[in-house]
Amino acid sequence: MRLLALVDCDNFYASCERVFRPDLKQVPIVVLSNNDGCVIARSKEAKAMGIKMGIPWFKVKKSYLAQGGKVFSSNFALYGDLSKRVMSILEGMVKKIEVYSIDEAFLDLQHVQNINHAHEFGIYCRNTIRQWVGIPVRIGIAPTKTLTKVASHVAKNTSGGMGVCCLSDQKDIARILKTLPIKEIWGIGHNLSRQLNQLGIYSAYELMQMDIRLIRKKFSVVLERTVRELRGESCIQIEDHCDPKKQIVVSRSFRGRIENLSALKPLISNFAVRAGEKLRQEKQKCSQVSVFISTSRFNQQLQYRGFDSFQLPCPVDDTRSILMGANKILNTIFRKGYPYAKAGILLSHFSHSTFLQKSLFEAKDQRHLKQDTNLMQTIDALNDTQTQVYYASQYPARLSPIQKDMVSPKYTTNWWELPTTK
DNA sequence: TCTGGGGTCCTAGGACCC
DNA sequence: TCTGGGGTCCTAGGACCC
Repeated sequence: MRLLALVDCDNFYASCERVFRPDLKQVPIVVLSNNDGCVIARSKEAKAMGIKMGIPWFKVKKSYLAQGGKVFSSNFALYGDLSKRVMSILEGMVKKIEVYSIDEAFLDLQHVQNINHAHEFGIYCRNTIRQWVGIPVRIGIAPTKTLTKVASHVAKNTSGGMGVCCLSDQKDIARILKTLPIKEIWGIGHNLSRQLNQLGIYSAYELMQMDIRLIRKKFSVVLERTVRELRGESCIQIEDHCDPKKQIVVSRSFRGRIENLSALKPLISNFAVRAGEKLRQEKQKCSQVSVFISTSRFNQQLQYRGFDSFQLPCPVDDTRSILMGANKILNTIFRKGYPYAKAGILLSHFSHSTFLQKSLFEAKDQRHLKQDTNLMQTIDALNDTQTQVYYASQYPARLSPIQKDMVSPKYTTNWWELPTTK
């Protein structure tokens, strides 16, 4: 039998914060989103205190801190670096691996003979990562991706299993699916869960028993795949190469509210500059730039969402052209008198840098379009070091509207923030 | 007072073609 | 006068993921 494994880091961001703070071993830890807005990660102890995922920080701050909890602003430089270390260990262990997110990877266990061997591999894998990086992981092993997710869920909720759960026996699988609510299944979100409940389907087992044709007809091929995967039929393959991105988004909520166009402009420019950098890292060019601005979802009285796109006459990766497009759109979608809470930029319609499609009406269309690869390479190289080159419209220079009050040091990615010992 | 950010895939429907 | 059928491509919107 072909077996797959899902390696999933426990409470990843909270665990990362703990790696260099052994004094926080038993202490509840939460990590906050940008602007210290929501709780986006919780240690086991914080979960036990009833802190919910995604809850606004201001709602729980007082009682959480009073009970001795520790809080961190998000430190993605640290999390990204520790993630790389975990993934590179896994890459050394198997031939085929899909890094699915910052804290998860699917492995193809083609080298594993049987389920006992798989379990041993899981334990070995877990111990190695724990020892070499200091991050605890749990491992779900099963014949399909969806079932590895189930196994990982079981591994999380049973303390005796050493964080490794193997699911290959049909009877075992059926027994577990009977107790698993459908909303816990990978691929079934809030909406599908509600719709299925209306049809009287509550457990994963009931879903698995449903008629495939009915699923396809009433829902979609996506849910059909999920059902087949629950039955042990592998439909979702391990993707061990990553496809080029199809869009790049840079967006942020603001700490306060912004009403003026003049205050919004430099922020949008900052997003555009960052998006341009990402685009060039991906070695892509885009021919569509979109901008959105919106008021708070939670402001019942005054709501407005502005969104529009600008088509560039040919694909570019020059920040100046992106800025030009972004600025034009911002002027058209901006409405006076609204307290804006969030904005962003979206680049799309990509083509690879080396296959450049020329416009038929080049001379006319491209008069205002700037594209200078050497200039962009130079600016990127300078910004990679201490030097910072800004575009005029970013004024005031990269002044961040983002607040991070409680961020830990970049222990592993900045020379000046290395951990020290006495 | 204060509510994250960045992605993917699928489908329906419209425009257009012969 | 009578006005079909089959296909592709694109986009917006909805659903999901971490």
